[in-house]
Amino acid sequence: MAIGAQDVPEDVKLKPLPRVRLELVDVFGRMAQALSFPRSVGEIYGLLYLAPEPMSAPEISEALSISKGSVSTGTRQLLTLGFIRKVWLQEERKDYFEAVLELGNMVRTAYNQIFKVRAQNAERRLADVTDTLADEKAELSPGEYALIKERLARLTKLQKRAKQFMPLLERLIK
Amino acid sequence: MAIGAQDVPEDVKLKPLPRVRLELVDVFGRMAQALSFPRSVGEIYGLLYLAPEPMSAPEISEALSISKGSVSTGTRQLLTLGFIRKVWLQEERKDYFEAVLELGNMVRTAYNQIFKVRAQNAERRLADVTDTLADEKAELSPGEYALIKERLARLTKLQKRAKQFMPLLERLIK
DNA sequence: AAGTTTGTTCAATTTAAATTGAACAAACTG
DNA sequence: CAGTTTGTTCAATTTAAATTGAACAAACTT
Repeated sequence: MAIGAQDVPEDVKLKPLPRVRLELVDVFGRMAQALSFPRSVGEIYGLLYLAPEPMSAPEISEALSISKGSVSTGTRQLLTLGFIRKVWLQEERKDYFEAVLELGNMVRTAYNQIFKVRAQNAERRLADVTDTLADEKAELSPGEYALIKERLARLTKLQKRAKQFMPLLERLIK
Repeated sequence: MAIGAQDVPEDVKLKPLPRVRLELVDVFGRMAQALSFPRSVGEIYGLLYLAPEPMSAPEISEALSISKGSVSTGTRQLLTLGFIRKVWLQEERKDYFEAVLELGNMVRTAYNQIFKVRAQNAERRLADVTDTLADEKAELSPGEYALIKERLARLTKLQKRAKQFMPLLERLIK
């Protein structure tokens, strides 16, 4: 068993992080929050971004003082987004992680996984609302029907413009 | 005092909303959440977007079953973002609100207020981290110093590219 | 004047999301 | 084999954010 806190194996190095690294952890943590990701996910990425070597899950847990569980779910999210990758270190049983430095890839993947999906959802939902209007036509006064129809048409138009726009954006961020 | 629930004045009409309107309220509520705004803010906008006439705060409160306080803070946010405007109805003491339908404006304002500010913050913070690295140079091994410097330079470069990009984006969404 | 109604603010509460920590399976070690 | 260590999952807890509701001021009515 361990000397210090809980049950950290001895081979997890305790060398404290230089201040630069702590600061970048914080920067990415806040940035993640601003983009409505869990703070810990950003912190993990920030930690790995300035790591001289790939880090294992227990090391990450130690360095950021977050639980095994959070590291597990956090690294999973980052892996599926393409922000980090697994590295197979010779002879090692543990998983090691390193940051993907080509941020262009990251942005593209994140764009596809998040923005694009949301745009599609919005499109579908708007179509549903338009259907509902059709169903409900009889129950609405002609004036109200006309007004709602016009405004939904506006939204649909906007949504179509946004859609046309997307391929352009996609090319730009490539 | 009122008959029904709490203390809703009698002149707040109770005519229930058509289903289309309820659905759009929901659509905008969810959209707001996805953009990490309070759901209620989206709902208010969704309500006003299909309103045949401007609505007062008490009416909004009634229609969406949210408190006066939430309506007050929600409308304030929407006003400052330019998503809704106040309408002065003749002889009326109450404030009335209507949705700004020109969504182009909305997007532009939101972009300026949110995205741009965040980009500036990120820029400043990254500069701070770079300063810290300079301060800490003596305490780091030459190898680690070089590595961190190179990676921060990468981030700075990316950030500059993003910045160059912004005016283009700005013109596109106008 | 006293009584309404509107709208803001803020402390208290509720709600939703992130985080922990315990239970477990898998892969190894002595 | 029994004992570690790693990593996942999920129920319980913590934390952060949104929402409520009460207190208040301002503008009106009777």
